[in-house]
Amino acid sequence: MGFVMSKLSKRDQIIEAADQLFYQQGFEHTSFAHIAEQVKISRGNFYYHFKTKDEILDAVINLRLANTQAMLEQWVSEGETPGDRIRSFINILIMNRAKIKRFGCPVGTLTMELSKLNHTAQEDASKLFSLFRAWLKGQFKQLGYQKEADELTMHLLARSQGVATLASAFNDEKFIKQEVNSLYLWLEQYTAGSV
Amino acid sequence: MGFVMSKLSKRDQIIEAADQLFYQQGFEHTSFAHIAEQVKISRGNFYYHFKTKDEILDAVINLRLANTQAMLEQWVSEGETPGDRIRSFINILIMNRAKIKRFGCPVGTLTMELSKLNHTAQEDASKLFSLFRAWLKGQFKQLGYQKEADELTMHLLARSQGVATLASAFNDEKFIKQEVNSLYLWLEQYTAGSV
DNA sequence: GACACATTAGGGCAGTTGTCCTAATGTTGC
DNA sequence: GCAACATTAGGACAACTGCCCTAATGTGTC
Repeated sequence: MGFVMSKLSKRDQIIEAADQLFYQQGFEHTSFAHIAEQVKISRGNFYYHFKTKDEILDAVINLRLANTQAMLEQWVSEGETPGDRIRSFINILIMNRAKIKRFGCPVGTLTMELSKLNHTAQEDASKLFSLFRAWLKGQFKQLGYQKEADELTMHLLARSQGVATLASAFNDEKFIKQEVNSLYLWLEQYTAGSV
Repeated sequence: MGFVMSKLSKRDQIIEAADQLFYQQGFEHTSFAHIAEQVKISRGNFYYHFKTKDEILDAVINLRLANTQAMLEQWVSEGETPGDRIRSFINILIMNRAKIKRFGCPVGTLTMELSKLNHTAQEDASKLFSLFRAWLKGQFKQLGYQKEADELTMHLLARSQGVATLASAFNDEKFIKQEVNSLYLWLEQYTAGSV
């Protein structure tokens, strides 16, 4: 049957390849042929795994949602304080700086592309943002900022987003580090007492 | 000859239509047929005005550069102080909030799309950002922040960029106003003495 | 009215797209 | 070895893409 394979099922391989390609080249610019080539199957065979391109997009978004969820949970288990956890978020800018410089933020760029295409999956893609938003909001609340939590969260999300876009536009990794430091300082205002 | 027309030459009409469509649907998703329909010419006729799609993109970018330059000059003539002028920049978020919510920032989204396409016009598009950057830097210097001018500028650009992306993702105009207020407060730190 | 030139419509080109069908080949349980 | 099913390759389909050519029509000058 081939359900249980040593590594990933062909279906999952396709989703992973699509995930990468959608990030690096954009959703629309990535064709069936492109993904098929990457996974080493014929274009015709594609239809067996996915009926439509939107079906792949759905799967990719769900994969990203699951991965994000797992990452957030890991940050919770690793970080002792809310401040540590928020710093984990800020840190992805540093960890992924090479890719960000080249392709921007995977969440932001997909969201914007689908928005321009007026694609039905827009709302699903924005759930990725919502996931971060709700999580960060929870952390800020734990820091004692019940009322301001969402505003602080959106501020942080917006700045991260902007850093990614500008780093890509100016091809500038150093700017990422500079703004991350600025974000650490900003965060210290709110963790000063507790951490 | 038809050079002098009551309104715009057909060529300029095409560029304007392409400008709008590139913004609203993205560069790649906009086809010759799409633009032709908008300007009411046949698809075949297109070749007379522009040989390639990249040629249109060039023209659109140059149009945007010219429009931006003109806008910056107007801000200089209107604003009495550097603080006023920087506020003019922040204000475009408010003035264009409806479009921004729908299509994001015209500069940022084009830059990111071309980046993913690895398009040769990437550098030309980023000149749009550079235009704002150099201008803002000048204003901050006039405020007396010689050394920090570029850092302040990039910070402001990044935040504006992020606001546009998040407002679009969450379909939230109110967030734009909220962050603009926050930006005004941020700016006051630096204009406190002089304005 | 004749001429030069600007502008147009129509259609064709090869290539690619997403989608779909079918026939062949694996692979498994019995 | 056989039947059931999973997975595959190959190719066809209409629609669309950017690009290009040509013949016709406008529009101005002399």
